[in-house]
Amino acid sequence: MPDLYFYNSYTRQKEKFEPITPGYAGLYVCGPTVSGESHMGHARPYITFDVVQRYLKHLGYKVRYVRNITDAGHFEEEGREAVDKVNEKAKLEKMEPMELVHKYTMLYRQGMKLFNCEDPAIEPTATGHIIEQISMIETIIEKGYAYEVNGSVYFDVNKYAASYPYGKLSGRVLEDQLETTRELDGQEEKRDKADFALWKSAPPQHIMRWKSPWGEGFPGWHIECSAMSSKYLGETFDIHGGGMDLQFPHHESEIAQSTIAHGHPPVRYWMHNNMITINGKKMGKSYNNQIKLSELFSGNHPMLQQAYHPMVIRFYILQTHYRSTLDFSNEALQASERAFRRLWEAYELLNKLPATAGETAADSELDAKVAQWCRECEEFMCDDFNTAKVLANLFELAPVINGIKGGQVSGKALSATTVALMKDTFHVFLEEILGMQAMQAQQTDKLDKALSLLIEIRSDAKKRKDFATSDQIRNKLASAGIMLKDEKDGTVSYTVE
RNA sequence: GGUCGGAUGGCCGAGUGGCUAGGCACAGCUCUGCAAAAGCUGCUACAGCGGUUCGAAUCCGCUUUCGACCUCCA
Repeated sequence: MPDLYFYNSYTRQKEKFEPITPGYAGLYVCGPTVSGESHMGHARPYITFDVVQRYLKHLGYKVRYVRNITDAGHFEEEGREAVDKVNEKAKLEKMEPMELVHKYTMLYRQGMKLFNCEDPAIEPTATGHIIEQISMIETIIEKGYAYEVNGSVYFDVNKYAASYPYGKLSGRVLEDQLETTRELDGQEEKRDKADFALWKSAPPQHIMRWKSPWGEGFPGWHIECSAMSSKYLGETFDIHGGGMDLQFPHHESEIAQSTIAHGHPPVRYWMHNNMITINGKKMGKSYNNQIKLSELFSGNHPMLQQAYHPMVIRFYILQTHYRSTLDFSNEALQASERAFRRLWEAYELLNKLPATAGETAADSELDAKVAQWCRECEEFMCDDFNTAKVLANLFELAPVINGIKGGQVSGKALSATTVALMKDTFHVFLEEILGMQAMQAQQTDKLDKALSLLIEIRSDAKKRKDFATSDQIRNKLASAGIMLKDEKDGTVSYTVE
């Protein structure tokens, strides 16, 4: 197993991955808050960490991948207030919190499936772990790092900071925070502005509420991840991932809570993906500039000229290193679509390549280069999951494959071993690790037979130099989204959009 | 205001001291009835100004500029 290095946000440097239990890897990733439809910005962490967990598996680790769903809090849908239980008559007209959460959870899962993200091993919900959260809060109170006020419980950040490195993850100084923290709801209850809520007392109109030792209320935002990650991965686990915008206060708070509750920090390696920007600004709730996944897939958005296949989005995201910002534009997506189409066609061609290569390579220089491009893929992934470089190398291979097919490169140029290595590299890295898959559905036999007939008729017409007929067939099929290609060897292939 | 991170060719984007990715677009050529595809070739950039060095996109300083976080946020 090669050594895997990646950037640990906590130490701000690349580190060698050494799991707590040899052969096993625990990965926790902050999932979405399901109070609205997922947008493109959400796609980034889930695709990024899908590749991370796929790669860990590829290296031979037994991976437990946990990704939560945040379904607790104060939810309402735009223009539709959550139902007020007191007003029973309105019940069916209004949105039940559970209905809302369910709707967006299903949409999110559907999106993940379209992106070919593998399901996490466990997908815990915040509402399903209220007991665990309450119990953790009790422990923190017992240890003297939290206090109750009017049915709410707050974490004592100052006390914590006196003996632990609060702010290390997000690189900030507590004193600076104090001066700049703005007025927030319930601020007057806190002993200090830096304190954060572990449990919030629910006002009467608040629908999501649970019984607790401190009265009816609901959990604070940060405690769910601490409770669920420790439950399923242990009090200390290997990797915690999420978007950079969660570093503070969410992850910083997680560290503080867990450190007090369990007596030691929760996470060995922190990983954060960078943001997707649009016109240079972060795509997000507060900017009101999201492009929803459904809009992306349908093309139904002012900024989009066309619909984009989920695989194009996945490819687009993986072409950039996960720690760089990725600026969105319609042009960039179009470029990705063309690029991915070309790469995938080369891959399909490679799989169909006849095994005519001999044991020795006629072009040893090319053979060596190809072998090197293939081998480097592993190095690139082991160096902070550099998917951009992996794709660049696969693109180096594309002209070789196309050249063999087109006759510009001799079929004997590469050794049989190298051809096999190339096939293996594409399959393992493009499909298994990067998780790319074909954009088009498999052709059915019936379609294939019908097209074979048309191709045959067209070939006959061409033989008679009846180009009017042959072009008519080609053009009409093209306008139906079926592209015919006259190959060099006289055969005709087709692609369906 | 505080903290942090960027500024790379027409566009998107890798890259931490010399070997100067890759994609898209563009131009020429090859192939071709035409087209598409494919192949070959070309386009050689690192915000500005200083400094370190034999040598810097890469290290240091300053300037300009953009952004992220500090508040729900992937």
